[in-house]
Amino acid sequence: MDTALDRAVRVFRERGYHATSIGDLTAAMRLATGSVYKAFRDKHAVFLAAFERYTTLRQQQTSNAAARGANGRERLRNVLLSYVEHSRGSEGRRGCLVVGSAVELSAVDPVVGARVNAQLKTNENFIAGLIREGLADGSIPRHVDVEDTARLMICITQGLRVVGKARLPLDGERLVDVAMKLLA
Amino acid sequence: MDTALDRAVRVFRERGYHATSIGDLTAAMRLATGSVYKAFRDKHAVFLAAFERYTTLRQQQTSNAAARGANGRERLRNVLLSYVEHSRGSEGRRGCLVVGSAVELSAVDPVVGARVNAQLKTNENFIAGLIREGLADGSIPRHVDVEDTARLMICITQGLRVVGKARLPLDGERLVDVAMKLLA
DNA sequence: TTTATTCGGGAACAATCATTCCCTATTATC
DNA sequence: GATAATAGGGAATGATTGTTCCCGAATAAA
Repeated sequence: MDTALDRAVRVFRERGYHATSIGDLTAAMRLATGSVYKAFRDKHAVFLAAFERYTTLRQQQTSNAAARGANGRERLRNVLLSYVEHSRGSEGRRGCLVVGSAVELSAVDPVVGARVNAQLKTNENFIAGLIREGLADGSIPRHVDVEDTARLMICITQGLRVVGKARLPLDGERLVDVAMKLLA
Repeated sequence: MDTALDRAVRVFRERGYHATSIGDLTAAMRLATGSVYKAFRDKHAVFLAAFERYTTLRQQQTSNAAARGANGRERLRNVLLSYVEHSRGSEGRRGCLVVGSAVELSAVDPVVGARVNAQLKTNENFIAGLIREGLADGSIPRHVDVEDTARLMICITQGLRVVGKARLPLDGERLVDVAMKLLA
């Protein structure tokens, strides 16, 4: 069942919510129509489950990226690098469910809107935490503002997904080197 | 006719392409179904026309913002500020057609994908031009890399629209002050 | 072995979609 | 002033959508 949900995630990422018919879903999930409606109330419920699965998986991936860093600054750098890598190439073209949901559904679907909002805040808090770690261990200068820098970095990460979906080439090392100036 | 197209722009910005029925379009444009199909070949053609109208209008707005600046650095700062203002509040919730198209259509619609890609490059070139002006007039330090900085700033602007659509509050002065560190 | 019960599959359904067709005014042409 | 041409409006159409219903196989209970 979780593997079916993973396939649903993939379809929703590629095509978005409205362009994904339940025919597309059943084909991708390798389930019949009836079976999908036995497991989920409706298409909206499938999407919500896919959204949750996607965000928990992504959370793990960025946490792992952060873990490979000796201090706050390095952990933050690794997170940014991880974001660029996920926004590049075929994975980037596949898209981000959070960005997709924000753009396509946030304004018209209050339930999805609330989840997107919560997820962005979670991500922002995670980055803010890394900045605070850097302030504490001395790898980030004292005068850096935590909230403002974290919010701008969220903008960068979300923007990376948009630009990656549009197939502009992204060079991780170079972009991150520029972005790290925000911690000067 | 142009005023009808403006209304179409608004609907597409708010709901995206797939969630906008031609019933929504006719209601917004105040035209009957037949009239829409006399003016445009199909729904896709309406969207393309709306997209072009939106981008030319936005181009003008950011050009005007840039014009109110004494040197390259100030012009760039005004452009960023303008982007934040357009990503805030009700205008921000309305969304950006370029970001929306990139996320919803870029991967599945080659025609729209090409236009989105071209528009992003145009925006990037505009920003790169401002950076070069700043390098020439001395308001931006010599060691700033034009291409990398411009690409990251495009990520910031696109990310602002995503975050604004998700209704996170954006403080223009503070965010731009942080972003201007990229020109250090 | 026989009988319930659950589970997956797919045909049938109603609603909605984009699109076409035709009718009616209004304007332009002769 | 009569007629052709155009522009706009809305009903009809066929395809596609999300959803429900029912059937058959497999498993569990008796």
